[in-house]
Amino acid sequence: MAVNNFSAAQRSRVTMLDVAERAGVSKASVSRFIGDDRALLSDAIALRIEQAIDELGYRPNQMARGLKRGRTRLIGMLVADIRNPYSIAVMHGVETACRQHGYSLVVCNTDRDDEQERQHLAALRSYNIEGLIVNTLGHHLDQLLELQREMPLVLVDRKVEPLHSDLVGLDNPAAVRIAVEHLEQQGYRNVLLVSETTDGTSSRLERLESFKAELARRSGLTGAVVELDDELESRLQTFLAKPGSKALFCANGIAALACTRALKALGCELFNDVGLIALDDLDWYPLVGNGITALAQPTQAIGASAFDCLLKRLRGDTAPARTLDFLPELIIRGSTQLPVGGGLLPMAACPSAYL
Amino acid sequence: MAVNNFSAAQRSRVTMLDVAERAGVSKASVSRFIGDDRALLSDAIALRIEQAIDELGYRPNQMARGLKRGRTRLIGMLVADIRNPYSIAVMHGVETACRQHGYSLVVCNTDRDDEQERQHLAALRSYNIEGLIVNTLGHHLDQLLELQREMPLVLVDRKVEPLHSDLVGLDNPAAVRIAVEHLEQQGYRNVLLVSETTDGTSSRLERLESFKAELARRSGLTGAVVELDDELESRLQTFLAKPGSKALFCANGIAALACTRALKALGCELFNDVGLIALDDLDWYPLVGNGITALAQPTQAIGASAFDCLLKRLRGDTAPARTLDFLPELIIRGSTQLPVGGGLLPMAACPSAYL
DNA sequence: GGAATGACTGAAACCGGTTTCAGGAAACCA
DNA sequence: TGGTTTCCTGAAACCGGTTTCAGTCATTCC
Repeated sequence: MAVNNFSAAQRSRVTMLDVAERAGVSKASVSRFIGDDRALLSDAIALRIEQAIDELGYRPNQMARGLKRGRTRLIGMLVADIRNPYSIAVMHGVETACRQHGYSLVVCNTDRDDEQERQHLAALRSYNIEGLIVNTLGHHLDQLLELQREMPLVLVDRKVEPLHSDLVGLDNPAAVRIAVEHLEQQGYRNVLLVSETTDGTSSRLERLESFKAELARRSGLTGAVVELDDELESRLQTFLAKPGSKALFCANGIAALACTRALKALGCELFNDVGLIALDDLDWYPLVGNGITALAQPTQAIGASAFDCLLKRLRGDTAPARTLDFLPELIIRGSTQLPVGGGLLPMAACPSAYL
Repeated sequence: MAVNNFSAAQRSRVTMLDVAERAGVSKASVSRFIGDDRALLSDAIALRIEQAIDELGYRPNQMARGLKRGRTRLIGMLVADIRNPYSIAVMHGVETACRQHGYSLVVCNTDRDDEQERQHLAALRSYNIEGLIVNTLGHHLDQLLELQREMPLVLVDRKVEPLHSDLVGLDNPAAVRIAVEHLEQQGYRNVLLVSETTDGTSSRLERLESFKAELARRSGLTGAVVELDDELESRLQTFLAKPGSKALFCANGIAALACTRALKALGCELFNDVGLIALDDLDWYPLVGNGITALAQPTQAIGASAFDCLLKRLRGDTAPARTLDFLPELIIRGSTQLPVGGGLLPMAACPSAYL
C-alpha cells in the first residue's frame, strides 16, 4: 500500500554511522567531510566518503547538528496578522533572504491574540531558533526580553519600547509628509486620517503624531483623525458633510479596504466626492474607481534587511541597536485627482479608461 | 549594552541537568516530569521538580527531545506562491490547527521555482519534520517520494500523480458547474474561461475539463478558454467583439485580478460590457464595479483538514489515500447581473450604491 | 640516525534530552 | 517470617551528530 505506518518511529534513515561503516572510516571523518573541515581529510578518504554518501543517499540530520553546535539554521518570525498583505510581503522578503543564506523560517501568526503570542514564543524558544523577527504588539515583554538575552532579535514596523533591538520599518514622518504634501498640492483642504486602533503600536502612533504635526505646519489644511470601528460609515458621513475639498488618508491597507467599502456603502462616487491616499500599495488599488493613490512600502527590502540585521548580529556585530527607516514610493492614481470644480461638480472629469 | 554577542555560542540556557541538581533528583525523573510519565513519580519528587523548574525558568529543548524520540513537533508546508491569497488563507488554516495541537509550522515558499523547491525539500528533510503539506507543482518527484517514505504527506489543491497521498482541495467539477449554471441562469450565453497556464497543475486542468464538459451539456451556451499571458488584453478584446451577452469565468484570484485590470485598460464599463465570476473570494471583490461574483473556497477548513489528515496518519491511520473535496460557496454580486437589454444598452442598471 | 614537525585519523566525550534496566523500599501474601 | 509483587528512582546507554585529544605515520631537520 502506498500509505505507510508512521506512528511507530520507523525512522530507518541513513545515519552518519552507516556512511562511516560503508566508507570504512570513523564518524569523525564523515563529520569533517560534511562540515567545513574537508581540508583536513586526505583525498583518498574524502573520495570514499563522498561515494558512500552518494550510494546511501545520506543527508545529515540538522537537529542533531544543532544540538552540539548550537546552530539550527532556523529563524523565527512572529507576525501579528498573517492576512495583512504588508506582513505577507515582508515575510516573503525574509523568507527569500533566509533561503539564500541556508536558513529556514518558522512562521508564527498570533492573530493579534496575546495568548497565541505567548504560546508561539515558548515554542520558538524550545526550537533553539538562532534569531527572531518580531512584528507584533509585543505584550509578553518578559518572554521577549528572555529571548533577547539568548538570541538576536529584530523588530519590524513596530517598536517595542523596552526592547531596544534593531528596528526595520518605514520612515513614518517622511511618509506622512509626502502624503499630506501630495494632497495639499492636489488641492485638497480637509484631510481625515483613518487608522486602525493604535493600541500602543508605535508605527500607528508615529503616523498619527506626524499627521498632526504636518497639519500644524500647513496653514492651508485642516484635518481630523478617526480609528476604525463599527461607526466608520457614520463618521465618514459626518466628514463628507463638511464644506470644501476633502480627502481620506488611510494609514494602512486594512484602513483603505474599510474606507473604500464604507464609501461605497454610502453611495459615494469613487473618488469624486472625496479623495483618498493609502499607505501600502495593494494589487487591487488600480481597479477601484480610477485607481487609489498609494505610498508603497519597499516590503521586500524591509524583509531582506531585517534578516540582514539578524545575520550581522549572529556574526558577532555588537554595534548599538540600529534603526533602518525606509522611504515609501508615491504612486499617483485617480483617487487624488481633484475633479474640476473642487468636488462640487462630480462630472466626467475622470474618463473611465483612466489608470 | 543592550546588544549582546551571540556569535560565540554563549548558550547559557537552563538544562535538564540544572533542574535535576537543583531538585536533588536524577535527569530521568525530570524527564518523566516533563513527559507524559508524571504518574510514575511520587508527589514529593514531582513537587520538588516543579519548584526547581519554576525557579530556574526551565524550558525543555525540543531539538534534543526530537533527536531520541523522533518527534520534532514540526510540520513542513511547501507553498508554490506565498503571495497568492489562496495559499495564505490555507496556510492560516494549517497554522491554526498546528498550534492547537502543539505543532509548529515551517513554511517554505518556492516562488514557482524548481530549484527553490529542491532546496526547500532538502532542508525540510534535514529538520526531521513529522509531516509535510504540499501545494506546489511537484517536480522533483524523486525527493517527494523519498520524503513520502519517511513521513505522511498531504497534497493541497493539486494532485501530484504518482504520489497518491491524501488530497485536500476543491470539488472542481461542482465548482465549475455552479459557476456555469449561475452564468446561464443570469442570461449569459457566451463564456470565456480565463486560467493561469495549466502547466500540469491538476486543479487547473480539472477546472478546464469540467468547463468544457459543462458547455457540452448545455445547448444554450458557447464558450472558449484562454490562458493568462501578455496577450490577455487583445484576447479579451476579440472575445468582447462577439455578439450576445458575454461573461468571463476566472479560474482563480490571479486570473480575476488580471482580467479586471485588462478590462479596465480596454475601457470597459465594469461589468456592463461583460459579466465576470471568479473562483476564490478576495476582499476587494465587493469594491470593483458593482462587486465581483465569487465562488469562495472554504480555505480555513481546507487548511485545518490538511493538518487533520496528517495527524491521523501520524497516529497510525493506514487507510488508503483519501480525497477530500470541499464545496465552494456562491457569493452573488453585481458582476453577474446582466444589464437590462442584454448588455447592449449599458445604462444605469446598476446604481452605484449597489453591493 | 634520532628528534622534531606536520598531516591525518579515530576513540571517546559531549550536546540535552529519552528510555531501558536494575535495584531498593514498601506493600502484599501466605 | 520470608517471598513476591508493586512502586519509585537513578545509572547508563542512546539518539545523530560535533569536537577534543591523543596517536600513527611520513617528512623534515640537525
